[in-house]
Amino acid sequence: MPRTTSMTYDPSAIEAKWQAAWADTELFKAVRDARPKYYVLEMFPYPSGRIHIGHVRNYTMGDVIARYKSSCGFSVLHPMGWDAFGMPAENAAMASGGHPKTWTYDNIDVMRGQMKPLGLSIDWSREFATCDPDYYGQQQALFLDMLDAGLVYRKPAIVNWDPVDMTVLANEQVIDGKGWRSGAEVERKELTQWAFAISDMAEDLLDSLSKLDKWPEKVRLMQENWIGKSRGLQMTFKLSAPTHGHEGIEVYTTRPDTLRGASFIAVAPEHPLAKALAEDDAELAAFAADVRKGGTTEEALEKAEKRGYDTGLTVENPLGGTLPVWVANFVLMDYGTGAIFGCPAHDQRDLDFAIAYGLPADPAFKPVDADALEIAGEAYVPSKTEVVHYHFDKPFPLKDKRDFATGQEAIDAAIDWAEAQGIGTGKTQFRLRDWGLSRQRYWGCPIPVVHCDTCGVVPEKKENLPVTLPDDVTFDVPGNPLDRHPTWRDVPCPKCGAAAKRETDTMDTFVDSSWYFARFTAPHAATPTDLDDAAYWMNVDQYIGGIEHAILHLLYSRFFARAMGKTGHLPQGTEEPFDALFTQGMVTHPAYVTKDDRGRAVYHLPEEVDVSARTLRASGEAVDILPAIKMSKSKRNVVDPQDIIAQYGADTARWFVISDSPPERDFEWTPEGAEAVHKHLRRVHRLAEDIARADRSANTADADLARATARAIHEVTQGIEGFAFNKAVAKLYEFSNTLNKSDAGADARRDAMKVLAQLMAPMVPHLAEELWTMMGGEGFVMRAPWPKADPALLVDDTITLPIQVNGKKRSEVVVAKDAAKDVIEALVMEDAAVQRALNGGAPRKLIVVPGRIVNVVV
RNA sequence: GCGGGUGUGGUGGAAUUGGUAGACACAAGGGACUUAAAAUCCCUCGGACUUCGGUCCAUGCGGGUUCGAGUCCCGCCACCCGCACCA
Repeated sequence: MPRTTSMTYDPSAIEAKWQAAWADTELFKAVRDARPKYYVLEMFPYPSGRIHIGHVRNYTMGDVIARYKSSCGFSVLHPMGWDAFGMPAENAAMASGGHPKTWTYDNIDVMRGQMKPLGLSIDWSREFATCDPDYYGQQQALFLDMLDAGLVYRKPAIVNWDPVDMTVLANEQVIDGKGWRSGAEVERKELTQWAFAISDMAEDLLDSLSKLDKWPEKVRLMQENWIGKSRGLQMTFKLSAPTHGHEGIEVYTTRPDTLRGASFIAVAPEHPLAKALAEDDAELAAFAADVRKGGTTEEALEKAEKRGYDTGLTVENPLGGTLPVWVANFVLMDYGTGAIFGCPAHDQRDLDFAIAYGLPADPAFKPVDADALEIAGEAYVPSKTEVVHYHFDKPFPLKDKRDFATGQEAIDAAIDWAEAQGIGTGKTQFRLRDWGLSRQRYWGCPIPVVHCDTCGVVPEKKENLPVTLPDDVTFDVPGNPLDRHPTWRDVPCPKCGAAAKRETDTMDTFVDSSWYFARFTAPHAATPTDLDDAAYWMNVDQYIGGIEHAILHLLYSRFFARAMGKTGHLPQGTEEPFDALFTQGMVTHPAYVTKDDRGRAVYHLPEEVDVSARTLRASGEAVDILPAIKMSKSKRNVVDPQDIIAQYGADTARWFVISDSPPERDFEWTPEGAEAVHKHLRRVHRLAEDIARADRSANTADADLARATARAIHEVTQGIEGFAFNKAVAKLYEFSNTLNKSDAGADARRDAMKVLAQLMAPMVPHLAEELWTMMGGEGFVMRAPWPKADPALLVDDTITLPIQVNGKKRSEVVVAKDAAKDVIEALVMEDAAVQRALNGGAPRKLIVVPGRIVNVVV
């Protein structure tokens, strides 16, 4: 390419130069000082192998905020770490015979090396990986304190069991109800597992959502529904004849107003009564075993065909008569009492069941305007706020002897009635279950307890932490290597010294990510946190991550912040650790797939595919191209940022990923977009060169440029503050176009370019430093105080009001900013388009909204 | 199945509390410069009709409220995210 100017935009030189300068001055080291602090955090990455554009977008957003806040005078903490435990490392070990530890740390090295050229303002001195013994040892200390505080306990839990490999499977490893390796039909199996008592805090976790006013409404709503508080009725149905030590069946219902329509009782297969009956009923035992087939996800359970087994037992209905007792696969032991009464008329699941087994469907209420309610294939389920007709063929105890009520009023009335009759009590119930944390896997944080035949479960002594993972393990057979590692597993009891066994389960990786934000405030402390550091840096002022974490990760972190407060690891006021939350959209890209000889999908990296020929480059095999979906390692539809940086530089990648789509929405990577961004940055660089060379004696001030500058400052600042980076970028395009066309004097254009450099600095920091220096700016642009817009320049003296006729724009009128209504009216009536529309008549109505619009109704 | 979200030109998107639909870009087409290409610069760019003044249609679909609806309400459709052992 011929050089048309003496200097050209050379990102590789510029970026290396400024990154070195930043590093030399430790510009991003977070320090406690007199400034107000600002803690910005992006959800830390899993070290899957290489960074992809999704990472670039996520960390660029955080970096924009971090650099902006720094320019605004805050002491900024912007750390980075690695969520490093998890299944993929073990899968890689199984596939290629390596070690999860080697695989993980190698990946971290690669990804750190890919991340640093992005020029993120990260304090790398705080970096850690959750698989560092230093980190997970502190996590074990936390666990012991939580155990001591009664926040962790053991309970039975249901897992996916592969009967061929004899191993527990993750939900992800269950495909269409079958184990991913063995292909065997998965069963649900009960194991004793460790659990965090998160449901004890359900009420607080729910109530405190209202304080999170800088969280997206949708996330709060999702958490609210997940916690699922409901007030219902708990009541006991007396068995017609007591059996197996059971006098009755306790049920819980959120719709006691439907009791009149009850036509059966159903209990979960794991219900104590069902288990007792199954002991001497082979047919029931076979049924229970059969419905155990399949995975544990709520989705699988909900979608499964409704199946039941008639026990032949009956219970007394307090409203008269009896109800049959069934064992049903759609009743969950985890929720309520593990037993329900079925009301087919007003619950679709109950109706499906009733139709399958010939049970009646009698309505408890009907629509206000209906004579009767006929139930065919669809249950009648109005919302609880809708008024319906309760008191029709049979009495219903509504207040004031009314006939009509909303569902909620009727529920309350039914609970009052049941309590008065002594047949049940009102009870608040949460959908939220305790958090089972045990995993039967190697690559996780060991649970620091020992099982002793005489002492029971004994916590490891704190001075023995960390309980480190052994390195000498193999993955050639299914199951947990810790389980078959005698020298690691067999230890003396910490209490009595007798031969005992370590807990071989490790912790859910969600535990690792539930407190890392607190560890970042003192990453080298000898205790999980340092209270002084935590008091200074907490809370996270701005947390940024994917919407896919809207429920579990965020809820678990909120729980951990409370638990750490209770165990003295966090100061007061950190119960809600994330002041503001932003959920960014995903980066999407087409996916490329072929089928293996068993018909299963095999995904391929974009660089392995000849897209135009739709074939694999290596083999020529035909490839299916799926439309753009979330970039993910499993789908291999990832773009390598390294290639982009090599071609265009980091600033181009950074600018592009936040430029077009709103940050909360998905973003599709396209090669053209990157090219166009690069051209623009080159244009700005060239413009700066022109200005730097311009004759400084020709020095005319320019009011238009000053106004444009003020508006740019105002709107870019608003865009960054409001997480509308795409709008801030659009404004920067506009401002640089204006500056490019401006014929103002050199000093005026130089001042404007300095402001442009400052406004661009959060997005394209390297180029901004370069522009700043070219314009004679002193020090780092990032250290220059954020520019302020002169308010006087933001308001215009005159405004253009659109004139509508019958709601459609027909003309416009220029008026003084504060013109009186009657002045505007007079001008409007003179307008040619208005006169044409009126055709000599008078308007039916004239609407003048000052400062906005005029509408003439004819 | 349940919970949450999204839908605007060929494309990504913009549009304070209901007030000019399409800012800013991408792609495309035309032109300038050049021996040529690249680069750069300029112009056009939702659709239909037009007497070139404009007129009508148009924000997933169908209704409604309003002087005025992309925005509010009701009913659909399509796609996406989550569903507790993927991270």
